Amino acid sequence: MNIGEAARRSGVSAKMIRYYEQIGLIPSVGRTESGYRDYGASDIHMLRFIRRARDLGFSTAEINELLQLWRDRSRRSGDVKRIALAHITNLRQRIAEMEEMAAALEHLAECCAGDERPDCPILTDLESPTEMGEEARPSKPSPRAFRRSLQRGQASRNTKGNLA
Amino acid sequence: MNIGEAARRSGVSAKMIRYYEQIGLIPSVGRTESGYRDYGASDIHMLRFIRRARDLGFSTAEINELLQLWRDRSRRSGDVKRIALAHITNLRQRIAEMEEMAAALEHLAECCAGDERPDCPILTDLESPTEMGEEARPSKPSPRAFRRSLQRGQASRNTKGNLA
DNA sequence: CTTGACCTTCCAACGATGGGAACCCCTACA
DNA sequence: TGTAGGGGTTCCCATCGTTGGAAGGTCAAG
Repeated sequence: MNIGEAARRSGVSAKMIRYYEQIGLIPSVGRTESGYRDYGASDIHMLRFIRRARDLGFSTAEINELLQLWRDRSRRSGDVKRIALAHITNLRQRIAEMEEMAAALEHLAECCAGDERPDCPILTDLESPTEMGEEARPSKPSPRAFRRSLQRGQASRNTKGNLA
Repeated sequence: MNIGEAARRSGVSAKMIRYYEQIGLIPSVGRTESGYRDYGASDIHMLRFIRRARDLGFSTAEINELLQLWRDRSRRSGDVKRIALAHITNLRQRIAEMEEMAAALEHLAECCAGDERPDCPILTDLESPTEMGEEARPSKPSPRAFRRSLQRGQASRNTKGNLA
């Protein structure tokens, strides 16, 4: 089946299927005489696996590891669990950061009249933050730096963005 | 004071200060005879405002609006509050998505022995997800599409990435 | 006068995804 | 058999916020 059909059946867009092939997340698939990619049932199965992992928030690097474990019938479930737990930790940390932001903003918004008058505790806080609890300690390495560190998998500096 | 000092005092890196100037978030600042950017106390104040807004998770487009309101002494606090509330809604939605992911993964991880044996409910779920609750309904426009829609401010298609 | 720390501009990268151009291919229909 | 259309193909560009680095100019202290 061609890439459009594969996309429809797997829930992964044709663009993304080509991208996954390019970065080596999925192996190169066979071609028809005219150069069309040709997918089989097992390819769809793999694409659905990827789709589900993406929906659970795994990065492509993590999905790569999960795929290898999936294919390895002598895998240790501990290895899979370790990846999952690390990802959960990431999620929980990001949730906590965003929760802090939301809580701080909700507090400020409650204090803001939200009418015609210019006085606004939100702007006052932005101007010079009142540290009334947990949010935005400068001692922490800063949420933004952390977010970057989350994205920055150990992906090496190769020009084409390949995995490993 | 030069850009390095401004960066130290505001908590915004020199790189980012130049970037903010480039996209028009902050106005072009004066230069010394030798071409060095020269910052004053009010510039630092503005940079700290930006820094705080970033720490609260506002996008640059939103910060742009907030800065304009900050400068406008006849602003309506309702306009500020509206921006804040919209951002809170974004945060809460993203938190909810990530919470779903984390909850689903925690459930799977609990069911996984995590030992030497290859059997793993996490991989089994990725292979063919068991819909046992809320997570990953295909009826929802998909969390990834939503995340993209969050980033995609109404920023127009100009080559240099300027703000309006 | 040299050295090192600073500044300048410009280019590229990250991650995951979409848009679009230019071009080739396949099928159905007149 | 010609053609229209809806696929496929590759390649480049954009997003968003931030950092890294190269090549070169400047400044202050030794």
